[in-house]
Amino acid sequence: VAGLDTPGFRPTIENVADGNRSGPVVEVLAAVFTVRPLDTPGAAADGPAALHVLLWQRAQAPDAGRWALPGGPVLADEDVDSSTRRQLAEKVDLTRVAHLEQTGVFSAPDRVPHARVVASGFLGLVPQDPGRPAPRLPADTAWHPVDHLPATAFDHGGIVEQARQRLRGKLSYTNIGFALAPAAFTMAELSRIYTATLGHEVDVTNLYRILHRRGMLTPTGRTAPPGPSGGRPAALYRFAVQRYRVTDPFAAFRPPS
Amino acid sequence: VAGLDTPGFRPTIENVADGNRSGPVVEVLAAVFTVRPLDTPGAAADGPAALHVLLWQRAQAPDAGRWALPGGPVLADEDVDSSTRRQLAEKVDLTRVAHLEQTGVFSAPDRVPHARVVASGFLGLVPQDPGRPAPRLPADTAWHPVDHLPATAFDHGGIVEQARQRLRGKLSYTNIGFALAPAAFTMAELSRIYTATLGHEVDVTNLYRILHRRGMLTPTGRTAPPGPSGGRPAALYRFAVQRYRVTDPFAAFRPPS
DNA sequence: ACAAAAGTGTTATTCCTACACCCATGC
DNA sequence: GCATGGGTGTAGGAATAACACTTTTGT
Repeated sequence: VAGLDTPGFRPTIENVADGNRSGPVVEVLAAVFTVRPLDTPGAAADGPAALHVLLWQRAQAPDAGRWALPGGPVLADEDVDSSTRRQLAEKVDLTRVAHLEQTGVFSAPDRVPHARVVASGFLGLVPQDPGRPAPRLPADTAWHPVDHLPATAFDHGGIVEQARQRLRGKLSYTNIGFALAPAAFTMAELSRIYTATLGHEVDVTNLYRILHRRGMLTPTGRTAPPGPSGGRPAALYRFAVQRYRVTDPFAAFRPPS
Repeated sequence: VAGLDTPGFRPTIENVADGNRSGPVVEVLAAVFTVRPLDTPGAAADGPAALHVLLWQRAQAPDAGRWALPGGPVLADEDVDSSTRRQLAEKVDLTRVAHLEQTGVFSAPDRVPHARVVASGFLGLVPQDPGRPAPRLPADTAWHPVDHLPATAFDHGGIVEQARQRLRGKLSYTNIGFALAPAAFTMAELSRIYTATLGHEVDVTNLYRILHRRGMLTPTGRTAPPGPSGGRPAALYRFAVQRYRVTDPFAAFRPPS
């Protein structure tokens, strides 16, 4: 990927916006989440996990030193979705985005100084992949726990929060968990993923039953090896549907049977 | 309002977009809904109502004769929300929009011929107002039943559909009905509004109980006069909260009590 | 034996739909 | 008296939370 390890060379929205335009230019900004263990030294690999978001650190003014969402200007021949996928691949080497959806438009006239830029915010999800090592990231790019974000650039903190709210809501009534879980998982692992995303405990038994009744769980037949102290090996499941789907209708005012 | 009854003089997105730009320009497009009786001659005033959307008929190419959503380019000093409110007021004389929210970005490179225009779609809601006469609309502008739309311009049909889906979903778990109902209403009238929006019967008793339990109904103390055949006069209610609020948490994976 | 996980069972709760029913109030 | 609507009651169903318990299968 071009320019990956040269953080100084990064096309930014300021390079494209020129002051003579009558209206705004358009950029995309993606809050890409994944669930992973905390990096803190004391944390065990199977300890509590946390929801993380991918940010890169700005080297230049404005907002130098602050952390920003990946993204940038939309080119003339692409729509915002493909622009987001392209820029995630080019700028932070992220090609395995399992789910991507718009969250909202951020358009305050002064949201970026010295330029008129309208941002289309996105929610992106990247699955855990415990087998292979984490994909290499550019030097200025890192995953940050959403509950302890560093100082963010411009209005990017609000974009992260909007995407997180969207994710939390949809975890309950859609199959969107497939985009956070690895290809094969034990129910305990899946519970940790749901717990980290929602911010509260999720009962393993009830999680199993809800997803099972909705037809979202397929046994792989394989098992995960038990820990050093023995115990029954955990069964490995996968999501039966790997594409976003609403699994649960809303309760109130449903159509007559 | 300037230019209201001169449909030929309407600033369109094509006037603003010039071919020399590096990226897209931005417009807003609002699908504004209201519930009203059908215009068909046989329909009674208290007969079945239908969900309508506000459209104006294009006079010039491209897509001359087709019906389009109100909206237009975003100016340099406004965000997309205020731009939408401004353009609804200026172009179709709509100042009493009770609810307005973004639905999504439409950005296919060829969605508008001979110009690169990214549209931010909006859902708008206008309450019934049976007391006073319907506000005057420009000559080329009219309400159309959503179930029988005329030929729509560009991708505006998709924007209407996306907004309708958003409205249907939120009617169940938010208080968004306040933005469709008149200031004071009988439960039978409110049921007709919900029925028209959802597309299926809504039981008056259950509607009352759900909204009452959620604390969304306040009796006004006044009553509506009964029909010519007598009967108890219907009590008039109003929505206790006139601002958008989520009234119902999602069912699955709720936080522990 | 012991530990860990799978899977089932059970109870209580909540919220919904559907519909019966009685009461209130005006014509 | 009669029509219309308000409001309550109730039965049934669906889904969930919380947690006990049995079974399975490794060390």
